[in-house]
Amino acid sequence: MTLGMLASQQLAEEIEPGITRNKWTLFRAICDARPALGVTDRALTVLDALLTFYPDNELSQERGLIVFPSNAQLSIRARGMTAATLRRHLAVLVDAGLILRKDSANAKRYARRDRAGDVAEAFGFSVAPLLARATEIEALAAQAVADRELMRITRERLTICRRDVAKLIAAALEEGADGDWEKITCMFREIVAGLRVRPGLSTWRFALDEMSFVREEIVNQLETQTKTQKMHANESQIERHIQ
DNA sequence: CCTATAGATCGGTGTGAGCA
DNA sequence: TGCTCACACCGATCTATAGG
Repeated sequence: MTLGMLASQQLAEEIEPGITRNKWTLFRAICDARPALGVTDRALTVLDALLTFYPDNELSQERGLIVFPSNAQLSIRARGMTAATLRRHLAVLVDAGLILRKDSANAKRYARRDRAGDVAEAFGFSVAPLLARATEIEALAAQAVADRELMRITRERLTICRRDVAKLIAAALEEGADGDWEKITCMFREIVAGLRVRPGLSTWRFALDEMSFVREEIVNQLETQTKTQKMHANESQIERHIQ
């Protein structure tokens, strides 16, 4: 038991009364928010398997939130994952505060039923943290989706800008335009090199800013040169007029 | 003793980064 | 593009614990 686990246990005890969620909709939100929640895709396979043992599609405190599959059954529904790996990922899910262990005296998972055949007490895993954190998980998922979209747009803009810069440099060199093109090419390469190791949104944004700056620099330089050439042309016309 | 589980360890494997 | 290396992850195995 860690302090984090204690915190999620306390959180699970504070579920808003009447709150329910469709387990598969919530699961999809967890998949979207996966990086923020600190769980791996294999851990989500285990969570998926765990949720199949919850009898209803709607998670609610009234129906109980404990699932009690044996590791063998869990392994079957987790696409044949071996017991050791299963245990590891269950521990990951507990650490991430998505499920809670509700251990029996002998650490076995089972449900004790009353005379009517209803589950009186169950030992296994509680999915209560999912319900307690539903709003937080949905917000994280929405943020993750928005971030991915922003990243896609930023990458797209950077690709266009990068292509522009490459073409402008090539054109400037071909025309023999004045300017330190070696330095600009170096800057261009440095920006591209910065994107080699798994760039995040901030890296893409920074690269886009830098690349836009380089493009502006090139355009300014080429424009200044064009103006100067025009001026020279005008001057020679004036000269001819004088003659 | 059997069953069920958790946890630790160790060797094998897959994957991504870095480089030529 | 292909290679090497480091790292993370996986599966097998063993030990310990506890109830029936």
